[in-house]
Amino acid sequence: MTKYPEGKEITIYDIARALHVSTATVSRALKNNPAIPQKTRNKILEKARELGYQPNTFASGLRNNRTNTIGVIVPRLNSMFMSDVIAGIEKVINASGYNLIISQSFESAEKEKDGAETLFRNRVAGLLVSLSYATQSFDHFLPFIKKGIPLIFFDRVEDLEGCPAIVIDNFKAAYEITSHLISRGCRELIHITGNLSRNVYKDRLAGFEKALSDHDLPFGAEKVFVTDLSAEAGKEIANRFIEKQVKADGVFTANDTSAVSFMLELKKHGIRIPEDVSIAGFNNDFISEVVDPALTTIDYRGFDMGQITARTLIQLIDRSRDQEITKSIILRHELLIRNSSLH
Amino acid sequence: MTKYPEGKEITIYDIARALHVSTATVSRALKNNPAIPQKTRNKILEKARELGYQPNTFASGLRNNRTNTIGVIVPRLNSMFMSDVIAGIEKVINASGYNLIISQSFESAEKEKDGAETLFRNRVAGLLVSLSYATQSFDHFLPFIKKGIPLIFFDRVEDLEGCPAIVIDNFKAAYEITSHLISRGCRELIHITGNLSRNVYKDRLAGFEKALSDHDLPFGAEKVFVTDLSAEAGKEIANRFIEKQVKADGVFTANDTSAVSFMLELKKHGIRIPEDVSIAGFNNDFISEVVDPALTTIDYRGFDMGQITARTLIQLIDRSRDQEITKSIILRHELLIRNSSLH
DNA sequence: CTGTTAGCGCATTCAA
DNA sequence: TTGAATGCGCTAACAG
Repeated sequence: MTKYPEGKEITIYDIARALHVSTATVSRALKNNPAIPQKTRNKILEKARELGYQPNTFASGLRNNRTNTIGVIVPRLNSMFMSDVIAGIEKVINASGYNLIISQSFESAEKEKDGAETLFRNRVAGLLVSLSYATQSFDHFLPFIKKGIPLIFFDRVEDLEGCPAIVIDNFKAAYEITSHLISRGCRELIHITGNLSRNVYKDRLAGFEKALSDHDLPFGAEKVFVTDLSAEAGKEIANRFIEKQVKADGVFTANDTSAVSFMLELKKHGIRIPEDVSIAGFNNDFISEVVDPALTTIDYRGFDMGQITARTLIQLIDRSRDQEITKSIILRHELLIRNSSLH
Repeated sequence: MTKYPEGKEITIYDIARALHVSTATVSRALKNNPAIPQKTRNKILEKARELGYQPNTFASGLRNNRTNTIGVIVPRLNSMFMSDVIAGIEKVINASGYNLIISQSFESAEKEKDGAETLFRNRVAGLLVSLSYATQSFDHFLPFIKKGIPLIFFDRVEDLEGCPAIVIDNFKAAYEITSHLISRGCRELIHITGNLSRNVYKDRLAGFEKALSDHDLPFGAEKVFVTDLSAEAGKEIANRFIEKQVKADGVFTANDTSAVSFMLELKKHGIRIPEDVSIAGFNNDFISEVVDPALTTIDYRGFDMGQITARTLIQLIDRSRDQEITKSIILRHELLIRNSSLH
């Protein structure tokens, strides 16, 4: 009946038998239950080590109906910013004794939904989400909310009942950087952005618009380019600019990747940066420092955001019957003025 | 006794009861066991959907002593290359119905060991590893090997019994890029590298050395700089160069990050690239294209490596009683000649 | 402070 | 083709 294909595992029964105690005692000792006196506990811990005992996470998960696993869903892992965030999350999660399961949506609502379902089925203790471009419905998060599983959004967030959001003030950052461009003499500004369903892009656009209006500069839909913010997108808008379909003396782009590719394409065609066009990006990726001239941008370090997001989640998971609900957090950002905008 | 704190879950018992069949039948139907006729199976599947049944992964894990979870341990998530690899891994893993648990070693042998233990305890179905700088002992992988859990190394690999390695030909790539520098007229070459315990750096150094010797150029320990390959490291070596403690007309660096920071520091001090010094990096990160002049480098796309690594692992997990053992794979690389080396 | 006991949900064996 | 029964390893209730 019982099958031991490759050497059986050590269980608390083995420890109990070796020490002539009950499994209940062993279980308690292993969990640092104060009912067990130090001496007994030590004996048990030592025997466990001696036998090479490894707790069976399935058995305890089955019993408790909870894991020490935390799920995260992000649009993609391979962007400088996001990999920084994930690195920060992983660091905190792991240091707190949890595991991290990762899922990518590839900017697809469908894949995001699939990821959420899988993570739910795997009984994650908490969920961290940065939304895909395409997400419109949030129903796939309801099971978590209903079941009381803490859910936190970061960066690309949505205001759902009881779900804190960890963000920066995108409106303010965009306002500042746009105002900077204006203060350097730009009068015809355009904005390259991403899907406006997402707060990050919507808010940055709003900040851009407000800065224009506060400085009595005209604004209109023709000044906004909605793209996927890829390097290709930057290049494409640059080409429209080169062909005079687009006029501008200042460009604010919602990420560094597209800003840099935009800049490089212009340079390739002999347009001088920042003399002919000033450019500003967003994120302070390493490329923004490396490109020539260095890109004015918003510093917005992902690693910290990841750590704070993860800490907030763990706090939420660990709250027994605590006081108030953890609220959303707005992180600091910083305007980095560099050569690309010294027009 | 039974506790349903937040609305009970649907189990196969609920389905069985609703349909007046046994749980055994339900279990079989859900697993597409051919003993169950289509008609019955369909009825069960539909009822499962209707009730919103979600299989309990703990229970089946406990029963089968295996998961559909795959573990990965990497030095860090936030490097362009590594995040690309992880993205590729995640894509394949998820598409194949597995989950991905991630752990970072932060280049520490200790943390790598902790990660391996955690993943082992979590009964991962397979493990993917890229080794930390500091790893010297490989004992923490033995439990996997003993238990027959497939283990694959990628990029930073080690030759362990039965563990395939997914790599590029680092020796050859280094030989090619060094030879290129020599062909462009460099006569005094230095090499900036990482920890030589790791194959990637050891092999690149060997390729560098071989290219020098094949071209009758002198080689010695003073031409090799072992660093952590960070941006700071590149800058520091650049400063030694500026202060004439280091002489060179050609520099081959084992990654793009340090190559770029090396280059930028030299440029800042008025040294002309490539007229005064030719520079070559490794990886073809986006920064290597963006920097001015663009960096000669080795193209070595991580996303594909990740996908291939993951596919190989899944194949290994799924092999029933298959033919031969999957072997190591050497992926293609490409020398990208760009302006930084047109000396 | 400690032991007995039951059961979490599932997959499998055995018998029908 | 189906069902009854069992146990995976752990934890918690309850009773000493």
